[in-house]
Amino acid sequence: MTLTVLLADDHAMLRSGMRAIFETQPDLRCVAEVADGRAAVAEVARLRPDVAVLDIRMPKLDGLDATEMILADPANRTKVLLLTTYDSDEYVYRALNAGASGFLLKSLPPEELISAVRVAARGDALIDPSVTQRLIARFAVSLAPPPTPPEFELLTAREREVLQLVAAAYSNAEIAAQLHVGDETVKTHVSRVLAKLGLRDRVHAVAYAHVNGLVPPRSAR
Amino acid sequence: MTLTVLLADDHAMLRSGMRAIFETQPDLRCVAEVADGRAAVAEVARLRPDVAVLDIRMPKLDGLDATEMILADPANRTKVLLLTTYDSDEYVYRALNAGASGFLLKSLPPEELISAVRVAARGDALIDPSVTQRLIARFAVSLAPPPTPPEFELLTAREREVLQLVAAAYSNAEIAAQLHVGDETVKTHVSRVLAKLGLRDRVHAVAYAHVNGLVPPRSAR
DNA sequence: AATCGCGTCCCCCGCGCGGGGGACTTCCGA
DNA sequence: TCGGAAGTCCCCCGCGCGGGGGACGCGATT
Repeated sequence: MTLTVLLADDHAMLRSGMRAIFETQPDLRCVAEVADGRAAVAEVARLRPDVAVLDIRMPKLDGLDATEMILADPANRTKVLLLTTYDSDEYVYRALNAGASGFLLKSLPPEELISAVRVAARGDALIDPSVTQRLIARFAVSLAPPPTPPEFELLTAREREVLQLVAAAYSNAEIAAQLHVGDETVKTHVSRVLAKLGLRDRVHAVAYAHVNGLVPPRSAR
Repeated sequence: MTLTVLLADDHAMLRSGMRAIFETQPDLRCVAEVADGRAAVAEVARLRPDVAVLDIRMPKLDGLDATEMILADPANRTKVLLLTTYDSDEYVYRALNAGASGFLLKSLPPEELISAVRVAARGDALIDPSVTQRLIARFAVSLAPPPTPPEFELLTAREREVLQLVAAAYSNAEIAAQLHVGDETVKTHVSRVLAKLGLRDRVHAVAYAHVNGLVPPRSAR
């Protein structure tokens, strides 16, 4: 089965270069070439190619906006590969959030572009290695346990427990009920927590707990 | 300059297969073959190859634990490529958190393994396309701006501004000073914010703001 | 011209909160 | 055996906070 491809780049030279690359493959067919993002969105909607290769920098509508528009269409089944000269992190995040199937640098060897199209067509995704490196770093920190500040170690088990509940915005009375102790006891714990952590009041405690990752960030709930 | 590679896999057959692949490249030299994770860690520390190719399933110490041990050593400069037969998500996350430079499936074409080694050696990273797809999905949600709750739309510009400051644990007086308005004004804004968002007090407002991502999560600061 | 939303400022009242004390048990280590 | 740390409970006091009102000016919409 042959794969249909749409090319979008504002440089005619680059388009014909890519077209030439695809023409070496009997199963790849370049069905359209456009020079700006708006045309890309329109042609993708009309021709429904298997894969659209979009430059990020394009007139009228850039590749990222075009990607978002294309993938926002529920009837769409075209996969999007994004090409760029510079690999700004911002681009990458937007591209991935939009749901692009690939993020590649123009320095990519021709044969890899071909394989990238095949990868995208079968529903997989790939990212340029130089970008992947930083992506992993970012991904890792987003998953890494945040460094626990030293003063947190001063807290006793009970105090940490209370801090958790304070961070969840419970009042002293509510915490007392949950822990089956008197509310005066809770007050004592809270006071000690504030003193040990150098916080002014429970409002600061809530912010502290969230900033320091003591509260599971919604994605984990 | 020639790149040195260490191979770790408990199947001798697969090792010799990979070794044969590397031997087709004049600039790649396979300096060690080991059959378990413990040996891999030891040999990496001794030989300091440029790249270590580790199977995930290995006796004694699996590839993930081995990766963590190798990369935890500050004197280490060896890059780690992980190979696996099955691409369980859990594996991927652990691998990336440990700092692996690659996560590949054994179904990889030989020439891509070679290029993967070169990519890893120069400090970049790559992930198997079939895995990348799911990684993007996961990564996207972790980066996606949390869906702004509908009631948040009810807030006026000024009220959102005040909410930001409340979330940063400022008192009404401090907010008043920062906004150059009277503190009674701030009280009014805060009251309206609480009413519109259905929150009991500023403590809940702080939690609300953090949970809903209205406060940039430390990594962005 | 009338109205509405917004931002600003003011009053009073009740209450939860946090600081300052003190006191009692249990348990563990010096 | 005697601390000391941890956890529990109690009192008083001051204050920031939030709800209930009301008021005024401004701009945009009707």
